[in-house]
Amino acid sequence: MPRKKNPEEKKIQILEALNQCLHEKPFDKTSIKDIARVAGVNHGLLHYYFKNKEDILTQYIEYVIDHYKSLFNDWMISQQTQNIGGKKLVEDFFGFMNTRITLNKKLSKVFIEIWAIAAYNADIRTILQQAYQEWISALSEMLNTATNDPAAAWKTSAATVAFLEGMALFSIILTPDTFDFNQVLTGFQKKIIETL
Amino acid sequence: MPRKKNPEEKKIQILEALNQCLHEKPFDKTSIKDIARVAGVNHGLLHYYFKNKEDILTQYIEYVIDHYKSLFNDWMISQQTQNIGGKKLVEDFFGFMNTRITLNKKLSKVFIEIWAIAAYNADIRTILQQAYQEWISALSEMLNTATNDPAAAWKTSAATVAFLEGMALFSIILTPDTFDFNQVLTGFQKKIIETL
Amino acid sequence: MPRKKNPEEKKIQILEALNQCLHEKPFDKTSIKDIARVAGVNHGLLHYYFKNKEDILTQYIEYVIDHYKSLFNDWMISQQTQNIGGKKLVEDFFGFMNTRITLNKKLSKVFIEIWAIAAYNADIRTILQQAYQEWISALSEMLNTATNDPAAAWKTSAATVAFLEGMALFSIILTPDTFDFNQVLTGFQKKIIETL
Amino acid sequence: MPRKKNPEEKKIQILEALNQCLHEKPFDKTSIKDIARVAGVNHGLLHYYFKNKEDILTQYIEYVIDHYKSLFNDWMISQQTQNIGGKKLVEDFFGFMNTRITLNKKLSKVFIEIWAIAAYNADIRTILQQAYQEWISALSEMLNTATNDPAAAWKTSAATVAFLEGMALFSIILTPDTFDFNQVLTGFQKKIIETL
DNA sequence: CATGAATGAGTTTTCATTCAT
DNA sequence: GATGAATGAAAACTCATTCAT
Repeated sequence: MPRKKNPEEKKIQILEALNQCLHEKPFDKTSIKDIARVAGVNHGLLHYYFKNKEDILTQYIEYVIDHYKSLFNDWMISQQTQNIGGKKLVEDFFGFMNTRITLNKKLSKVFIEIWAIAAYNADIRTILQQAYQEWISALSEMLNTATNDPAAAWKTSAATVAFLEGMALFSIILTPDTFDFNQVLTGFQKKIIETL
Repeated sequence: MPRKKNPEEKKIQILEALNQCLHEKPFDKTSIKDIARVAGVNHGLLHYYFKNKEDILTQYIEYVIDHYKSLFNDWMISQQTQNIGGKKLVEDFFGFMNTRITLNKKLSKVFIEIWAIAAYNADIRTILQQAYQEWISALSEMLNTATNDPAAAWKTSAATVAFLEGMALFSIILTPDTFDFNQVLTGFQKKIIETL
Repeated sequence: MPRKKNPEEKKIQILEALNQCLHEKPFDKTSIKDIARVAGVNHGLLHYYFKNKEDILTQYIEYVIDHYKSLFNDWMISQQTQNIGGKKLVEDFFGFMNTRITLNKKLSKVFIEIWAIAAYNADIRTILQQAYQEWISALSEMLNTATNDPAAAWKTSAATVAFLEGMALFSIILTPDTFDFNQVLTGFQKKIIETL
Repeated sequence: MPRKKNPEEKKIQILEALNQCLHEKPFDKTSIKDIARVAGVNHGLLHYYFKNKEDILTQYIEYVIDHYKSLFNDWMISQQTQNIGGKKLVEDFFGFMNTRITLNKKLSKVFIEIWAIAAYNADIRTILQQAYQEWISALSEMLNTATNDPAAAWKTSAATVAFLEGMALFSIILTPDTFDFNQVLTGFQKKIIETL
């Protein structure tokens, strides 16, 4: 039996606290003490586990991206065991994305914040770049099972991911009464599938 | 010749200085003194022309949006005099958007920052909402000259604007060597025009 | 016919504006622009008519004290023409003081502020000192018409003025529901007159 | 021996520093850094122990009033053990007040400042109100041991406290060479005792 | 005289970071 | 590991004062 918590667990506790905080305030307006309060730990400890405030942010972003990569991978594995391919696979993928990622408002809000940070911070940008490339590639492969045109599949995939991110943005910025996000999302995705 | 500058000119000088600053640092890391230094005026003057720092931001965002609305309107007027309609109009519009807006990197970077601010600030969000609604409506009307199906046109328009914003994001976050923005943009737009 | 207002009038207009301001905020929280706004003049003008902010204060205090000295002198003259003396004179004097000075809440509030300024400012203190000495002497002379004991009259006068100032303080600090200022004032004054 | 000072001690250290400062400058001209310098602590620490500058002031005023209430209570207890009553008790009380309170110039100066703050600040005023009511009531009870006329005792008490505050004011504003405070004080108090 | 833009010193406040216990 | 007092840099904001027009 472990006598003390795994130090990684405490770090995760802190990163989850930052996640909570980012639902309320942007990172720059979130103080170390805010995060510590939500995490239920002493603020001095954050400097024990992390080099400085920016280090918390970097590790948080890696943590968030890893989390959603896992989600994605788990879904992929479940699909592969079912041996689905072609248009049906893409369709299922869109369904998964819509509910778990694109229209997950808490996640989208945090991601808009991450975009803005990445726009000014090359390290964060690098992390994001890799994630988007992996995501586009994964979708591209799926599309390719239906088209057998890798170059076209990649372009469609890139455009689709751009569209999804635009919709994630709109789900936060625009109001549902003037914009039925779900209808626009699924309508467009249907067209994409048709053109395969 | 006017002996004293129009006070509006000085405000614009300050807002342009903020614009410069936002190419380097996010708004939260931009101090009043930073803006004053770039504007070449005393920092106290910023408090003479603006109520507080947030007021500078709000007026800046209104200024930026107005600026691009004007660009857009000027383009619209130039098109109307040419009496163009249908697919050709939409095609020209995409050309205009791509070069002047979506792939205008300085603009896109600033807009990502504005998105993040809007995500946490309802007043800013309201300003953005109206701008996006106008933009979507304008495109929708253009599409409708080709389709005569207002509901479908609106959905396509909304999806297209989402796609453009996603591409603007990618132009900042991703690197051109892994992602040929222009090709993805034009490729997708071609498909949209085909489906009209 | 004078072509322009007497400059003294404009100064008085400014001093009256400060008086208004002091009903709302202490002098230190009253800005030059506040005073200018209430006076209905440009704030730059205050530096034309007065050396600096403290000069406005000094001249204001002199103005207030002169104003109440005039009030007092006018009353004195009206009494002398009636050839009243002794206890009746003192009684009338108290009546005058109570209504015009001690229970004049706006005046008392301003005076508490002046006391605090004088406590830290020797110049202002000198002005106040002279005013209190004149006041005590004047009352002392009145009392002496009844007692013919100058030393005793002076002491009673000094104590009475102290009492009146204490009552002015209480009229501002305490609430009428727990303290009937008028009753305490007149009750005590009656005793003083009895002991003459 | 405690390894770390009681945090209350540090607060008192800061409040005492403010007390020192108020002997030199009014509260509004006393900066947080001034107080910190006198207290011998870092200025940031003042914001650790107090919410803001006004909070320091409020706690300071409560501290001063509590301090003098304690002085008063200690004196009361020492009197009760001696079982003194009637005129002798009142006489002793005046002696105590004169030396410890009314003619304590440092205290009086600070109190004039507090009056001025209270004149514009309802919270501070409430604190002062209670203190004066307690003071008047305590004196009233003492007077009543000699008179057995509660209503008259209360009025005399209120007037006497007003007189004492007026004398405290004069001890700061007027100069001893023109005004023998002690003589006026004791002379008047003697008359009060005679009328009991 | 009158205006109001411009200056810059000074103030409160926040907060990441350090470190003794 | 954990705590919370202490530090000091930097920020927004205020405002008396100056001065060109």
